[in-house]
Amino acid sequence: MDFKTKISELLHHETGLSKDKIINLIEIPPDPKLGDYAFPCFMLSKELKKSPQNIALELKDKLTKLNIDHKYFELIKNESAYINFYVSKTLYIENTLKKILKEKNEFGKNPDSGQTILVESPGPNTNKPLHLGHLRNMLLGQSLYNILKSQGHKVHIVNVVNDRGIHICKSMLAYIKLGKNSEPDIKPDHFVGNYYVEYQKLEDNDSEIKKEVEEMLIKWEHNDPETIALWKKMNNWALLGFKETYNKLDFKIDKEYFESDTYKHGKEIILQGLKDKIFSKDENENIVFDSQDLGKKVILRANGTSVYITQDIYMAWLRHKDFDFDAMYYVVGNEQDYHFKVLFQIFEALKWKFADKCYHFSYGMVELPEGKMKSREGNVVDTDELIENVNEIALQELRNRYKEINEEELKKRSLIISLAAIRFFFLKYDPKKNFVFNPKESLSFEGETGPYIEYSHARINSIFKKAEQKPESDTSYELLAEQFNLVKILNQYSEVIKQAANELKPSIIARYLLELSQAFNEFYQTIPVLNADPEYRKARLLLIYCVQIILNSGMRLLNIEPIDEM
RNA sequence: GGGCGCGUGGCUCAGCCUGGAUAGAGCGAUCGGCUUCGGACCGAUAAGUCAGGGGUUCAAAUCCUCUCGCGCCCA
Repeated sequence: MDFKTKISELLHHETGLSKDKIINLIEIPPDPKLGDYAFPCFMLSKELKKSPQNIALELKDKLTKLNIDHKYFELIKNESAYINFYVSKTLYIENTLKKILKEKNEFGKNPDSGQTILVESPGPNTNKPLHLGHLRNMLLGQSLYNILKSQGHKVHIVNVVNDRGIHICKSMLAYIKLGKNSEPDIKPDHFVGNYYVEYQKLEDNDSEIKKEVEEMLIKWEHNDPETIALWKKMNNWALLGFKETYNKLDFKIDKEYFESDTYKHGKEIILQGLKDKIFSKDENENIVFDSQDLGKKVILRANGTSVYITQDIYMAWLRHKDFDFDAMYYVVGNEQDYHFKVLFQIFEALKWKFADKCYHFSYGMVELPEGKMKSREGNVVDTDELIENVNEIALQELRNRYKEINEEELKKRSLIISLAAIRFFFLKYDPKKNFVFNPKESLSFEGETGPYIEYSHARINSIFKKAEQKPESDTSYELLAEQFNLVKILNQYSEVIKQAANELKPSIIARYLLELSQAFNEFYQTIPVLNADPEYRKARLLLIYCVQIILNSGMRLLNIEPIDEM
């Protein structure tokens, strides 16, 4: 039985409060001197018409007179309005470490829930390569995937490829004018993206070109063979390039939906909705959805052409048909908050049974120190470039440090370290908040970074390489009393995962990994493991082994590959 | 014009949903730590009107409200 439950039993008996309520109220004191758990008595004050301080004192006296089993608590005190519980350290340490050693990577995770969950990410446009916004999207999507999976759900990543429309035609037109049928001599999505930037320059010199783009879009919509052939060619280049980036990031998509396949659908749904009076027509004959709190929104133009939301409606329906999901999270930037509010209200108006199972996982924009990224103006930080730059810095760092290690091994390590740095940097922030990506500061390998976590992991690994001794659960747990705080942090891991899953915040795991690493490094600095007396050595090896298990497990939830040697 | 979000040491952030015991980190600054397991590390010091006003409460960074500043969306 765990300690909180034990406390709830004791207090339930004395106060009559329900055990669940007590467990909810129990807090962890800000200072370990105040015990390991504390129960605040403020809320009993009104009912008992006594000061919370007196209630705490009286309750504490009652509890200590009970002559309770000292197996669980070595001390119960009271400090102002709190009852403070001091757990039996040895028992706590033994319980925690044995559980981690037994469950290993499964510690804190849940068995099969029977739920199917979709995560939509990253939704690229085929006219330009993936930038930092997409990178944040993918890293969040991927981590969400891992976290939801750890809770026992069956998770699929689905993608929507925006492969048609006026912006796609722009890079096509520039290619016709400037590309002269050339084949990509660089990464193909960058090749396509360059023509998108070139188009903008053309337009700046001659605004007449807009008409040409519009004509091209009409040709595309009428299946003009030449236009379609070019479109296919360039889209394939873009998709090929994306695939390469996905692979670098180990980003696995289960199913892709193409806008070019879905954009004509959805009309039937809208027209049926019009008949059912769910939708109406505005003064210009557009079909609109009229929401009380969000205003009118056009969902099908008078000329019968669809707008963005038209196909979103269809695609949700299609995905539900494909996966029969229990939840779907759209990983999409917060600039589309309004769009999704309307979309979900439409699902409800249509009385679709999955209407309340769709969520917008809204994340903040990535900004540069000089302001917002604008792909039209070409001032974007590109995902591939970023990975390459960070990798180069990491490699240089490794070369300086380890002159005797061969280049091939260094390259292997630098890739892991640089990806850890990037992933951790993007995931340590609250997803919903905007953040500024400052290339200089963001590439740091010291302090609250991925490499810091990796370093802690590698240190433990290094000890075991020299130890020639395996961790065993048969050890003297009382010898770890000084490391009680570190064990407490280990024990928190299962609650941390749960919280991260409930709040959909990978950042909670990132913060936790920092806390654990800090506690471990502090221990490492002052307490010898290999050179300690045999009994201590044995106990401490078990302790750091458990730290490694948790570091490993947490890193994997963020898709960071644990490294054995830095 | 309407809606949504954000504002916490010099900088970057955590804490806010679910109010509670001295507001926590990292970077930067200053000082210190390798005869012991990896210094991408550890310790210490300085630095905060929690944007501002009002309210609710025994108690507010946290809840409500207004104002200001920044960002995004809709028209």
